Amino acid sequence: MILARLILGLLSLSPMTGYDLKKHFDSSINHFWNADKAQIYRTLSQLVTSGLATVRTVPQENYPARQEHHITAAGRTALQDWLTGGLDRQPAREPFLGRIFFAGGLERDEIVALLAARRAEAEELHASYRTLRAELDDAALAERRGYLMAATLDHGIVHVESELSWLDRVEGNLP
Amino acid sequence: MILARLILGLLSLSPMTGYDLKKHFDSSINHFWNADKAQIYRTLSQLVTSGLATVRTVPQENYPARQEHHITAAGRTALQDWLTGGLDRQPAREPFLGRIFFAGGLERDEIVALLAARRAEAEELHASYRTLRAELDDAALAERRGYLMAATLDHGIVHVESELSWLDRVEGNLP
DNA sequence: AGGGCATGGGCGACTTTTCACCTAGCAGAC
DNA sequence: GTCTGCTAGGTGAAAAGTCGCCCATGCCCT
Repeated sequence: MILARLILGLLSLSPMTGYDLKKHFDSSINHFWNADKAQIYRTLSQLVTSGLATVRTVPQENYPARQEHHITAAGRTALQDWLTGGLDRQPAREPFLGRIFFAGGLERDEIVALLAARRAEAEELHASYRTLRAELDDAALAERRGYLMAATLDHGIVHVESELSWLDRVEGNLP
Repeated sequence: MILARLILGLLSLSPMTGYDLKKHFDSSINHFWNADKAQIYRTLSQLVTSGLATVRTVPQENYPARQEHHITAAGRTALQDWLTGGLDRQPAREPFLGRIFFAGGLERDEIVALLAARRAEAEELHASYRTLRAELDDAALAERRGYLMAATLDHGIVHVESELSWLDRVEGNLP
């Protein structure tokens, strides 16, 4: 399961609670993956029962105790194995293209509206990615780890830009 | 469910069996969606029970009888509603970027290998898309329906190309 | 005579994912 | 005073999707 690997990856950076993980998914990971709260907690307990992580309860003042999850040596090995293992090519899933594929029966202006809606989404995404990118620390980018994390954001940017240029072409030549 | 819409879309072009649908998913739809055989059959019976499609058993010589599924008027309405309805923006899911994000701990040559593997995949995909694209009929492209179907393939091509240029950059600047 | 392959349809078990709901304390706004 | 939101950690149920297996026929190849 990919989610288990991603969580293991985050735990390898520092111990975290399910709550912390959710916040990371919503911020730094969000441009290439996201996960439901329930799923995170369930996967976390799976990691513990399979020996890839351990829990430590840390009491806090004025707040509920933190169930801090720590990666184990076995967990680090599993993570390493995943990182260096063969690529699992997953099938493409673009629901929007499903609409385009079957949009031949629509009126011309309905198709134009569909493309415009997609453009609005893409432009919004583009702006948010660029903002995130601009906030990155230059010093961190010089290091391999920071460079690679930024590269995943760049991936998003490059792809949104190609989406926009595709939209230009499709709109421009629509018969 | 998106799968139900896509099946409805295919049935709107012509009546089909589950088997026919699977073949369409594996060929023309494959570049933006795919579905499991079991899932197709299940969704098909859902469509029938919800009145969006009907079944007609067509006996054949030397072959098992075809369970031909026909779209109903209600099915066409549902399809239309989906096509013109608001976009359902789905979260990004790129397992490969998960690896890149956590690849900071790897040796430099392991990272290079990871990127090279991705490049090989992308190049293979690119070649297959270009082949498919070259086989398209020029006459069909002039019509709106054919133009839009081709556009979904172009989408795949544009995105694979941007993937390759991203790989160039990441490999070239890797600290 | 046997094996593989294409046509056609399907079941059962499983995992993954989503959705809604629940607990509980504390802070700040209205 | 109540209401929203944040901290924290869940549960239960349903939907969606995957995996392995099953049935039948008939063709071609060796």
